[in-house]
Amino acid sequence: MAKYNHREIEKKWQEFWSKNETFKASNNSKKPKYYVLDMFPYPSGSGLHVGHPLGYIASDIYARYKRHKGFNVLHPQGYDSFGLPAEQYAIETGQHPSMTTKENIETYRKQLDKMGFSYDWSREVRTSNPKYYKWTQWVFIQLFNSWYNKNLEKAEDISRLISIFEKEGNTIVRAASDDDVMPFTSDAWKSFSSIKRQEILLKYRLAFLSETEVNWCPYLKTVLANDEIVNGVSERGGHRVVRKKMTQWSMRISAYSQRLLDGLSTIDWPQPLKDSQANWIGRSQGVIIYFKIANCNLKIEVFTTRPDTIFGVSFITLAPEHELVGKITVKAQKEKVERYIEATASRSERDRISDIERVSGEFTGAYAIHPFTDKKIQIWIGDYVLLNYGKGAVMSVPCGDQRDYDFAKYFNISIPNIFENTDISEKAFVEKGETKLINSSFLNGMSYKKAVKTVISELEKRCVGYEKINYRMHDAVFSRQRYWGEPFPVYYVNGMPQMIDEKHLPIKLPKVEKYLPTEDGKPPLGNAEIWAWDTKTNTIVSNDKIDNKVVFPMELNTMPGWAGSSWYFNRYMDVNNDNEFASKESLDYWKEVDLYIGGSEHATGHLLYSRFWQKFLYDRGFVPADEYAKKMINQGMILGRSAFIYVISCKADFNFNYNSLPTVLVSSEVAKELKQNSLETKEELKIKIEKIDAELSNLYCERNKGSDIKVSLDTRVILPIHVDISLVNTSDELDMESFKNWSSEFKDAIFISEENGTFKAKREVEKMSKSKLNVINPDDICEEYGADSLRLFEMFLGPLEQSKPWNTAGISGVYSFLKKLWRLFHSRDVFEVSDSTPTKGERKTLHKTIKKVEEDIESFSFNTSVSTFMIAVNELTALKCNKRAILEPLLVLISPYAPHIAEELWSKLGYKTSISTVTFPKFDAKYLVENTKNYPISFNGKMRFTLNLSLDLSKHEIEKIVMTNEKTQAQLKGRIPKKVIIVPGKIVNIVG
RNA sequence: GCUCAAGUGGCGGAAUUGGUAGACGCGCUGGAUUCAAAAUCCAGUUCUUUCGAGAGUGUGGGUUCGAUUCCCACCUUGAGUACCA
Repeated sequence: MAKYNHREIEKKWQEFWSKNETFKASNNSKKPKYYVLDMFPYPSGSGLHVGHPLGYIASDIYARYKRHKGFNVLHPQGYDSFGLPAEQYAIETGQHPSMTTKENIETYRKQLDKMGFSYDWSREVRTSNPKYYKWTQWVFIQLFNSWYNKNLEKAEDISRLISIFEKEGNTIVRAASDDDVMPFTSDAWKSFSSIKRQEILLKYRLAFLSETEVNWCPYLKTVLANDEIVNGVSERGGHRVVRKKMTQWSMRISAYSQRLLDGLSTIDWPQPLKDSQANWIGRSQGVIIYFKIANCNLKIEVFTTRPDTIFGVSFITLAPEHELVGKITVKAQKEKVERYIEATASRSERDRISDIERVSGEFTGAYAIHPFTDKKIQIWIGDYVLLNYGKGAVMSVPCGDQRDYDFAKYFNISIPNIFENTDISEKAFVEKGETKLINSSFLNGMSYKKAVKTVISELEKRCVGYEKINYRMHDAVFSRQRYWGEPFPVYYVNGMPQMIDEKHLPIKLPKVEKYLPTEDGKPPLGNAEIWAWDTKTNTIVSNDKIDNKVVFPMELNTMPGWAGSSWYFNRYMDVNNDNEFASKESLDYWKEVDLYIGGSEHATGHLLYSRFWQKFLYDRGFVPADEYAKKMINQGMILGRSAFIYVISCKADFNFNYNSLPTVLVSSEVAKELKQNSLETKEELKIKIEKIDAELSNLYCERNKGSDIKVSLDTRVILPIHVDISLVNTSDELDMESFKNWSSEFKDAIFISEENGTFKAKREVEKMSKSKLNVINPDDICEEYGADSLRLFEMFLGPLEQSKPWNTAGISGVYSFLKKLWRLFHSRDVFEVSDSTPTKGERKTLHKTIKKVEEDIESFSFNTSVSTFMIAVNELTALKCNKRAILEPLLVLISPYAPHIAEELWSKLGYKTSISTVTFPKFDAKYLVENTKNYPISFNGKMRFTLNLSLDLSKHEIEKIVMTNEKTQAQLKGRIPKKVIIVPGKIVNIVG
């Protein structure tokens, strides 16, 4: 093998690594541990494109680097294999999702293997594997059997809560749970029936059943997520969607709001990601104020962050769904109010938000009493108030809040001003500065801060309000009406959920004939015939046997996609353990992820839920760390360069056979000209366009005999369509012949190209996706240039965290770098290295490179270290250096980036061991220091001159060298410098 | 609307704490080699220029001996979020 042959080399070493289990991590080692984790992929049917492995390459480089640095590295990979696309495919084809998933995983594995990742595949996880989801079900049971003790700020076993109830009832205990649990004494608890007790406990559990409002599509008989709804109808099919209450499993993530927020300051995650989690949790400090309702015993609780504006309240607005609405609405208003509520219910939450401009509401006819002035205040309902934020009720202060202001203006409600010297005739005054309050009784003359303090103490003194921290984050719905997810280990006795004992897990997914919801709207598992729990035999049995004495119905929902991904990082530590989700020893050894690399799109999904589960597992003593990932990097997206051409068509409003219209395709240049056909168009262009239009008209008329069609600006329609980028060359020219063959739709298409005969496509940078026909398959790149080139190039494209477009043309640079590297070790195609002592210059190149590469890897600037390698190889080539003492350490530096070529050359150097086990070379500054006499000094104005150095010396040493330098002396001409500014390693300024 | 990030050659992008702006690669130009091509190697490549030099990191100010970097205002683009009381 004389020439650099990436195909042979890469195949050879991938087999070697696999056979020797080179990257197998041990759970006990004297080396320090390091855990590098990738976000595991969902194995989709279309396979990987070059955008996917970007983060994997970065983490692989870091993992390999850490091995060189003497760490015991855990670098695993797996698959998040439950999910919707496989289920959708099953609905369409009847193929079982497990089959589709298995096939997709095989494709993924093949693709990943080609890129030379140093994964420990013996630790692979698949969330859809019963051996794995056994433990997902187990975690669910632990959550069910836990409650959140607010006094201790941690989760505890439910048995502890039961013993508290037995001793003292629920009046003293503080738990994170709904406030609507009625208080009871210990005696009362003891007198409750079993069902009543279960009902009460359910309100405390961290996994609990509750009535939740969902987007229900009656036609599809399923619940839709917010992003599956467009303009109030289902994205698929455009069916009506209504908001409906359903009993569903939820996770009490709200209990952890504060801890999830506080934890952010302890972890090294990207700031934008932390910001978006903090924003999602949405902590806001405010006050709850009670407003009595006139002529009855009821009161309204409102949440406000502006208690200082209490004297500006001119009405109260409730969410239409607020429970008091039905109770307080007066007869005369009843009909109107009910109509309004109905109208709101049919609109999804997203709709309400998008319709922000419209003011709507209805007066209930009832009045509240102001807690300080005792004045009567109108109570309205309005859909700008959301039920699930705060208390679902606001005290409306039109002078200080724009929405209240708009509402008041629209319904002609009074707008009293309470801010000194402000104009509120056009809009509300929303600033919280030093403006003094007026018309505010005991708050008069105070500014925002002081008024808030004063009013809170006054509210608390009168027992009409208290300080309260509100969080926007809600409990997370945990039920999905789907088939391809983890089944719940739950059966029902008298309507109350019962956990199946841990020792009978996993509860495997039952077989079903159809993956759609049942006729009567039950989830797909309702189609299963064998889906009942026999409490005698502790097995799943046929539904016929349900007798509600021994055999009971099973839960029909499945868990959501985020269940399996919320704890997988712990499973990698001890993946084959059938007795525990991971052994204590393995958890204590690996503890937490040291570096987590993945996309930021999961900021408020997976990355929040997984932190929640980890904190829960930590509370219950199952894991040793309460944050599972110390450091995280979000890799940017690699974008594709889509190509467009234009279809031109004619809207004709007379008798006309559209089907016989030829497909007329125009190049981007022509399309541009046609679009510019306006009055200002240049004469020359106008003639050209007219010519094209006439040609088109002729063409159309010919195909539609007897018709008379005239194409012009008014009738012309130009639509861009994606074309496969493989049909467009680097000069953006379309290969018209291949395009005709590519799809039967365009077989007879007519092309209108530019005058010189070329047919140019328009390029646009877009997200890489199959539907945009702009994907680049990494397999093709590996075949043509090799995995090492792909790895280097993906890193070279730009900063890891930034989005950047892919451009295959650029890969030749890194490819020729690898060839040059190869040639350093060869003389006339024969492997040859010399054992002679390196020169100072050669050492300088090496140590410069060591320093830079180490700094780059530690700061995740992988792009610049590729440049550094190129410079090093160019310099060594120029020096004709083939010395072992230089090339060996250089190979180690390069091996995390381009492992295959490094291994090959390493073995040619005569080593039997893998280069991955070699220690990273140490940097030696000595060779960077050179004689300052050789450096140019440039006089820069009257005041100063600069001296160029490239040293790694202390400031003091540099100062000494500079000041004694001959040229410095000559330049100074005896003057004494006022100031010497020294920047280590680079430039010296002497201010004269 | 709000929050955050970013604006540097034809292109992707370098530039440490404020210290030679444009590293490295692509592309382009010229040359060597070759019957020719590919491959490889060498030289050049921010703009303007009267070849002296001058201008230049989105725009306008400011701080500094010195600003791509720090401060203020504005413009543009991207991302996230949104009746949050």
